[in-house]
Amino acid sequence: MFQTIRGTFDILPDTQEAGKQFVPGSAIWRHVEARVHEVMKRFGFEEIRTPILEPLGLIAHGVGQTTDIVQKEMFVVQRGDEEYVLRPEVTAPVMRSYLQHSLGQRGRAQRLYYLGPCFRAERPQKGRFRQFHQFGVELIGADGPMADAEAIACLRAVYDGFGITGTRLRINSLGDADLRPRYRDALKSYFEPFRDRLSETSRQRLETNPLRILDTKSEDERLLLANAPRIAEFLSDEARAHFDAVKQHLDLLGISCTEDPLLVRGLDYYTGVVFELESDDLGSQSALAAGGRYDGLAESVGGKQPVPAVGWAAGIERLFLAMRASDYDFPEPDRPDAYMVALGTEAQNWVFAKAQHLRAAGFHVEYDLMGRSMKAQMKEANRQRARFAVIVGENELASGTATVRDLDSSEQREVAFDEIVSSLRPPTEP
RNA sequence: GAGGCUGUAGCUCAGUUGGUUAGAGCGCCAGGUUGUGGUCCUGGAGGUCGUGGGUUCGAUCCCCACCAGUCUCCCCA
Repeated sequence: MFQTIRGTFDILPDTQEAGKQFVPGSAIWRHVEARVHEVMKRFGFEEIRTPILEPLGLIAHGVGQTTDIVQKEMFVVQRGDEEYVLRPEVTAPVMRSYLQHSLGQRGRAQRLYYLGPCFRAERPQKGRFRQFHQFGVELIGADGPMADAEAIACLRAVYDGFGITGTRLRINSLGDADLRPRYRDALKSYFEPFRDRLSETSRQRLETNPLRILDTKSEDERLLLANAPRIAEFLSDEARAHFDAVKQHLDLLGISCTEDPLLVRGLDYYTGVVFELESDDLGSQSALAAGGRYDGLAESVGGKQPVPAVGWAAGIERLFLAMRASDYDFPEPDRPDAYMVALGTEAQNWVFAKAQHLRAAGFHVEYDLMGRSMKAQMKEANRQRARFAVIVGENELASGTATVRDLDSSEQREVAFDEIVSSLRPPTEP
């Protein structure tokens, strides 16, 4: 028998949470997605949908050759001489689309958001899958600190809206593009004497991407880092002012954040302010969302001039875990207005026709397709938590009335066929 | 990519120191109620014991590999 491939999952009508991984049912996915769309609308972000498949080069140049994503986690699709990738993230594709369609010509700074699947060939863990789902915003065309703060405010609004508690917003600045070479040299000369105390990957990163050493979890390396040169010492006056202004704007909104001089990003396109929303309740997969400014991305994916931009991305699977940890009240399944119970062939035909009629009037109506007994039909009505059972047999056909049973109160009465619609409507408020 | 733990019915799990027909609870189906659900009672269906190989007279049980899940590492949202 075939199964979902490693690190992927089916979203079923019912929530799967027993034992293995927690996968909410499809109605809960729609509910969560709807609330994301709703927050985005309030912030004036417009949805953009880009292909799942992108040119390999876009990702390699956009995300960065030295990143783990590009080096070992991409799903590559070959077709003839072409190589495509299942997108591992959406920022580079959105920038590609912005440039391809000259969205800057729409005038204002573009507030774009997306929601959809991404793919990384990592080893699956709780809250981490090979096909996972992200949503995020990209605010493109504005270089001022207000844009950074606006993006963060939107992030906060999404998570506050879901009632997620126990989160921390960490923030840092990686400075201008010209900071990297200078800071890299300083880090290299600082670590040079301790070379033999570094892990193999950290030694490699010293050459390829020294900033990432700040990310290390090795205790010994963290001790070394305590005295390492700080990015802050290398910030230009301009970058420092931008960073301070972002923090001031967040303060205006009452959004608290923790400055973390060791916070860096795994992807190459980040410059300037970076931030991360972290949960206390999620163990090793603690990052709920992360983002920052990426003024250099446009050029690295082939744009002719720099385009200032800031954005973030959030994982939906982790959002679900955080919601569960915060005891979020997930919506109950939709209740049918009526379950129609038929006794006999003639009644079945009547129910079949009447059900379509009631549905056309806007009701959620169910009935049995398997020709089952009355008891089975009633059981099914109960299982689906229908509000009313509309029972029709020979007696009813003869009298032109249906038995309408309120399944909550167990009261039932006879209702003329053409009054069934009004009997299903909730009593109108006086 | 590395390491640990796990894999028995749709779900949660027992079990067999290697021996004939592998169990429970929940769920599902039917009957008790020839036209009435949610409670109750009775019965039933449902399993290549993750897959493949090995050891053995005999493997769900022991060994190996693979697959999947889970946790930690790496890394990341």
